Amino acid sequence: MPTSTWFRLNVGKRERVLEVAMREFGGLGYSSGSLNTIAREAGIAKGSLFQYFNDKLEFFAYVCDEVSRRIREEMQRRIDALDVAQPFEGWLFDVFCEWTEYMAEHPLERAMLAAADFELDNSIRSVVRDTANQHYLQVISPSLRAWRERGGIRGDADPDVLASLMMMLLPFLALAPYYEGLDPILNLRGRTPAEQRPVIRQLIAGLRPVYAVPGT
Amino acid sequence: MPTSTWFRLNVGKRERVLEVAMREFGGLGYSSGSLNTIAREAGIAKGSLFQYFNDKLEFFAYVCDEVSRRIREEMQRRIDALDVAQPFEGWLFDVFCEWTEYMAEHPLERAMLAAADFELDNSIRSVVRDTANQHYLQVISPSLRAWRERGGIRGDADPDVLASLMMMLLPFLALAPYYEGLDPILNLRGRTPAEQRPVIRQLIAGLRPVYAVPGT
Amino acid sequence: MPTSTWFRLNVGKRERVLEVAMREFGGLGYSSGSLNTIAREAGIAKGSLFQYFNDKLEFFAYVCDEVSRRIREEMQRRIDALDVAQPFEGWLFDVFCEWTEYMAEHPLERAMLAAADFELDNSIRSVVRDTANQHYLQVISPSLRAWRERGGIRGDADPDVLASLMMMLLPFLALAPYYEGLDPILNLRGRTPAEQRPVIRQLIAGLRPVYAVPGT
Amino acid sequence: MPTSTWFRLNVGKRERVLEVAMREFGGLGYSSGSLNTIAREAGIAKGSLFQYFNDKLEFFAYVCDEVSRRIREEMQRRIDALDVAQPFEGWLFDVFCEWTEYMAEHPLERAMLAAADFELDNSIRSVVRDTANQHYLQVISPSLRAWRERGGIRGDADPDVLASLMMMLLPFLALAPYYEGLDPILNLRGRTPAEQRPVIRQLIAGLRPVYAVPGT
DNA sequence: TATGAATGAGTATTCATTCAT
DNA sequence: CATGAATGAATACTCATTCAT
Repeated sequence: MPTSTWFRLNVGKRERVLEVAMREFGGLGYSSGSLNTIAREAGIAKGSLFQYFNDKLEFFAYVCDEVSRRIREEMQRRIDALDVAQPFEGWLFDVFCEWTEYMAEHPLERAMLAAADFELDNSIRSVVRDTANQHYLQVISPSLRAWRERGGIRGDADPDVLASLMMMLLPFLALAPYYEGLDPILNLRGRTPAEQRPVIRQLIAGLRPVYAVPGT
Repeated sequence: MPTSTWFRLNVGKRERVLEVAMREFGGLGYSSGSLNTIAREAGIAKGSLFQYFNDKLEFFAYVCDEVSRRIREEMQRRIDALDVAQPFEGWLFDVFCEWTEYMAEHPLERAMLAAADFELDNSIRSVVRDTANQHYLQVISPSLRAWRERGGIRGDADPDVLASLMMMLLPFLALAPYYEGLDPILNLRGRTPAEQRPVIRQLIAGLRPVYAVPGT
Repeated sequence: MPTSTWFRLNVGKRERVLEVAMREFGGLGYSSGSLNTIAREAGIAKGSLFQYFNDKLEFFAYVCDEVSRRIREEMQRRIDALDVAQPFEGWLFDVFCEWTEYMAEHPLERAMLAAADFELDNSIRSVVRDTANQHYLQVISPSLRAWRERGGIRGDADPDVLASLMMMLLPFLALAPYYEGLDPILNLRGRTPAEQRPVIRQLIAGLRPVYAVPGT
Repeated sequence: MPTSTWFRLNVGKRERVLEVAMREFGGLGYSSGSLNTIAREAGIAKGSLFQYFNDKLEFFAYVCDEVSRRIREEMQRRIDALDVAQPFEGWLFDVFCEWTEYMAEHPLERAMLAAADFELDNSIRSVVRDTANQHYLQVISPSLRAWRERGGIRGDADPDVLASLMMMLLPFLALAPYYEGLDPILNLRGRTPAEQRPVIRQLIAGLRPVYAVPGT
């Protein structure tokens, strides 16, 4: 959706603009994020932004897409590296740990995830969330299916409910340590990745019956 | 936190201001919601708002609190009227149905719930979410404890995980039918309360093992 | 100029309003000083101020007058207590020291002096300065005349120039220690009364020929 | 301190904005001077002012600096043109006359001088007065030193006291004819430059012993 | 293709004053 | 006589977007 001009830009400038935009939009969200600020901090002219993108929303959507893609690729890589010989529960724990570690190490990506998740306006949200969700599902769904076929998950588990559960838990785990009021019970707020691990264990253990093969 | 002036106002005006504010803040959120607009639509002078509240945040926080209180009271009332002689699963279904019906019938309250849930700014979020969470927990926690003691929930279920699950499911069910991108799997978006019921059933069924007493 | 209502007020309230007003107007000047703030901090209704004074300017003028009167009375008292058997130069030093000490001990009066001195608007200034000047002159002029007749001042000194000099030096000495940029040469800014004394000596010594009787 | 945009502006517009600002700030001072008014009267958009200056204080400070510089340059030129073969007293008279004439002919500069001199707020005053004082001193100090070395001033005169006297007399002479309550004794208020001259003579004569070489 | 000046409606908030109670 | 609610114009400042260069 960016103009052709954007893609003809040299990589350094493109990366700089993108990083500044992630910081600005990630910190303030779509409507409060300022194009003036982004242009200033990226060291480009205000007008140039409009040579690269037709308007603010297109710019925001592009940044969101880019971030979703990065998160997805990196997580795909990490998940592919995990041990699938272990039981499902251990694998799930590893996935959640990789996820929370990634989020801890990538504050800009995490902030953009929040900016998209916390967007109130439906017309903006719809532009932004759908592609993000596709990215997530393309990682989650095949994995769950594989585990199912391998017999790591109880046969009568509803795959849609499992996937929905994942779609709720992932942003929760990603953001609860950094945003107020998301988790008044387990107290993830302010915890380091290491300190989050016992909570992740507790969650997985509590949900075990949902997926666990009976009798194992 | 509002000024004494606010509470001395005649009820009609207070209600009018509150309703307009719910619509404005609920539709646009804290930062994009305009005090000018609220004053105009409520038919009062811009300056008057500042006789009632010291600043925008205090105003927003008040509206949130008020809405939380209303939701909580009404839900408490509805839940108290439910049949507790039935199994937990039936009761839970009833609760979720009451909840989604309430949300369908109260678009302003629902919108404010979203405005608070989708607030990105931590300093505003913290002002607003903590009290809301307290309200929710004061309804959820005692109910779960009672069911537990009554033996309606499996004895080894982790109460914190159950409560956290509820805290995730409630806003999900409330908002997913009205906000884009919240639910890419079960497709609640756009459904009427009646159409939401099968999805609720599916969710509860899928999660059954988490709470169900084995062998029942 | 205040209404009769003001004078019928009990002394405590009157004093409280006056003190708060001195602090507010003294700190912010006429135009930036806020009647809302004064009313709030004095614990009276906003409307009441307008029962006591017809408008803001009348209020400000009253406070200025009151302060001028207090300063004048106290300074008259202090000057009357000084030793007039000593040479004029010693007496003058004593007067300036009394003055700077009084100003150090009475920050509210000093601030109001500044508020009146620094007022830019002629229409307000004229209301406020003339009476203040009368107060000053009624202390300065008779003293100078007496010293002249007693032969403590050289006979050919121009009394108007002497008085004008006093009228410049008094606010300068009063305010230079507390306001930026008034004294870039002698560096009174920030000095305690004790630290101001050598500067006062220097000033008087430097100006000695203006008044000193030749040959003494 | 203005932005680069300001300096890239065409001279005509810059001069227009500056003149309007001098009139507004000079008439009403920093805090009461309105940026809205300046923009409207200069025929530019409100937002444009903020392209030129980051905020109101920076704008005000710039105008003050500019005015100080102009006054200083013009006065330096005039003083350099004076006859230094005459006695000091005659030279001093000429300086004061040039000064008061300049002020009579340049109401905008005079008004800004007053706006800076009458500013109550220390944080603004300090920004504005220090540079102004430097300008004054750079004219006054070398002149006095030169006269001293040439023997035109009595050798035992305290140069700091002389300079301080000048720093008090200059604004006094500049503003007393135009501002109420500055001069209740010599009655400069309302006088034309020609009418001010006898008063200047009187002042200089009255202060003669301070500088005059004894026996001349 | 990049620039950056210009715009004008928008923001939250403050103010002195009025006047019905 | 005291109260305090109401007012609406005022404030500095920000914004996404346009467009001539």
